[in-house]
Amino acid sequence: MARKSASGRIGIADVAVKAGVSHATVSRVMNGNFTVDPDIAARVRAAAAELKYQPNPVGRSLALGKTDTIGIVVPDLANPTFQAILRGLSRAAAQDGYRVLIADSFEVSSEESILAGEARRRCDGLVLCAPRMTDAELEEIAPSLHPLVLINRTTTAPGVPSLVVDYGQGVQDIAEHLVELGHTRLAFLAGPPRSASNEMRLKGLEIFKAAHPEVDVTMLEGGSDFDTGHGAVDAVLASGATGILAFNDLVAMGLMSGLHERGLDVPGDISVTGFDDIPFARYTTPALTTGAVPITELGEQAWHQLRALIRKEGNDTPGGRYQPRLEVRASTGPAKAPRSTVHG
Amino acid sequence: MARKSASGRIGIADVAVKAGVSHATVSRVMNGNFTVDPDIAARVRAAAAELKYQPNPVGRSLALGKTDTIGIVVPDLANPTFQAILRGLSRAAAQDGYRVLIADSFEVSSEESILAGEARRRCDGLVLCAPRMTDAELEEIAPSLHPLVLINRTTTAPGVPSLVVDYGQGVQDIAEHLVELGHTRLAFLAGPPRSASNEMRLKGLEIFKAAHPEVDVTMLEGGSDFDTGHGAVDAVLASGATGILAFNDLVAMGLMSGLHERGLDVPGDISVTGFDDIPFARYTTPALTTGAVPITELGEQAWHQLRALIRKEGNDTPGGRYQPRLEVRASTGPAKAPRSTVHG
DNA sequence: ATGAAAGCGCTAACAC
DNA sequence: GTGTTAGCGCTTTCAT
Repeated sequence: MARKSASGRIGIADVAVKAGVSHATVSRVMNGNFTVDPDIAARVRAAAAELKYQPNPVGRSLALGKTDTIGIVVPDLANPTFQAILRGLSRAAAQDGYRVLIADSFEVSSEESILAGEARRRCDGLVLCAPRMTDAELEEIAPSLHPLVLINRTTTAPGVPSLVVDYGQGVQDIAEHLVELGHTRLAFLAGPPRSASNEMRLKGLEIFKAAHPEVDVTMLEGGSDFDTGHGAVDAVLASGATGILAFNDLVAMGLMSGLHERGLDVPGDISVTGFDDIPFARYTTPALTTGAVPITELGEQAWHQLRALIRKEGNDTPGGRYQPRLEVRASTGPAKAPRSTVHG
Repeated sequence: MARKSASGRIGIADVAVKAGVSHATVSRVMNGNFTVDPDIAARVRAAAAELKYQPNPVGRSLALGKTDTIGIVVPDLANPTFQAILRGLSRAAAQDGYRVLIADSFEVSSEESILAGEARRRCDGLVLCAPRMTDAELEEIAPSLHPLVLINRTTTAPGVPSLVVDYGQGVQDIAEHLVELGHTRLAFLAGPPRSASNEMRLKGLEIFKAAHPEVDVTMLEGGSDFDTGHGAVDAVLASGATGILAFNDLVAMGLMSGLHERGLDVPGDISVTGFDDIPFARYTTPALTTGAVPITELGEQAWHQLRALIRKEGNDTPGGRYQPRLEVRASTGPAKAPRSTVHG
């Protein structure tokens, strides 16, 4: 039987004893240090193989001061956007031998900064998606989280790259698209009240409104999921708008579903747009016009930025900005006369 | 300035110095050991707060022999099924103070066992979703992965709970549903060739065929994603079947999309069924008839099983079996005469 | 009640 | 080239 050290698992000491050498030599062999005599190295490898020895990463981490793990804080793992970021991040990091640890804050913004700190301490770096955290809080914790990469947020803390999607421009592009189709009454089905990316959309809409004083833009309260959209049908109809900009694809899908149940035709009666271009957006009926964001790529870039920081390379690429691409599909069409004037 | 130990980060030693006590006392205070004099404890807490000291989890893990982290191996993070398992697992584990580390094998089955081992060593336990791994390989590595919970696989290794969805029964239920609608020519659009859950479906279909010799069941090669379904239109039409059981919802959605492009009506011309009941299944047009699997709950259960193992509780609940629930929606309808006989 | 010291499993100076 | 030794940051006996 393989003898084992106190803990019950096979450790470097067991291999050392079996091979008749010191721990240090075993360590050297396991790490490919070539200053070891080939014969001895072979003996060590044989012993390690026989005992099925695998170095304990925790001991290794403590000694090396690195864990080969990065963390990601997301507000909601059920959201396709964060799933995509995670996927891109995980894939890219894996290629460099890093794993990713998940911290889901479940939309509880008060948890975000605690979770971030905890995750960071277990890892070599952190990707933070914290749309609800206040700017003040972000400023405060950012320095302690370094190496840190921010998604859709910015901070004045130095050396913290931000990957941000230009939701403001994206929303403007979508609004312009609707105007070109002849819509003069639009409505924005907003996202969660304190969401940073919602703020960006709002700012974009202000610019749009200034440029198009002839267009009526109604602001509607909302959220970020399917049910929000589904439940907003009444408010949308009451607004009299014919072109609806939903906060994101999920909301747009919910809205389309609700409109359909009411017997309304999209885009015949009302045009609906989403945002993100999640994988299913092209398969809805009608296919959803949306602002496409290369979100998986964003996750991949997040890793590249973080890697540069971890390697202490001069992070001469302090973040990046992503322009959404207007993806015109079937959920938008020419405006018909506003309903409120149909019988006027 | 807060003085710091060699590493640059604030450690227990710094707090000890500042509070004028030993490391041991600081450790006791941080861990809520009440044998410490209240005054001293207060002094330590003050010092810790002032230095913003946070214990290093790696050091802690090494000393305690636990990481408060569990791992999950998934074949593809882009698959909604695994996303849902991850979500359920992550949420449940978080409630007990555990985090989850992801290992995505990207459908490379040869990687699965290596990844599993690596992930396991960094964690206190592992949830393994390895549909492509051979039984032999699974048998071999399972013991070394303990505490381990298996998803949709079983092993003879003792103390390894399996959470398995009864795909066989589910497929039979779906087939029966189609038969009741009058379909006599069915086709199964299979999953990946070496997939364990595909095998289960196949076995279920064998039972069905034995019970319904009058029904013609064609087997079609396939895969597990949207494109597979989309690309299978020709094969499906060639089969002459009027009731199609797709491997899963994604495949079904791709198939529906492809049929729609060909001008075929679902369910008018062909009935299509999926499997899993992913979040979007109810929002397709037509809404998808499917075998609903409580997949998030499965992730949650995976944690409960794993927790019992980690706590070394008598794991008297060695796994569980989940019965899919037939969810009849709009993508299935009465059969019309087989196309091949329409002009016969 | 508290400190000194050992030990978790490993790597890396340093000495031979 | 290889063994000895000293950490990495923490918890936990064991003395006191």
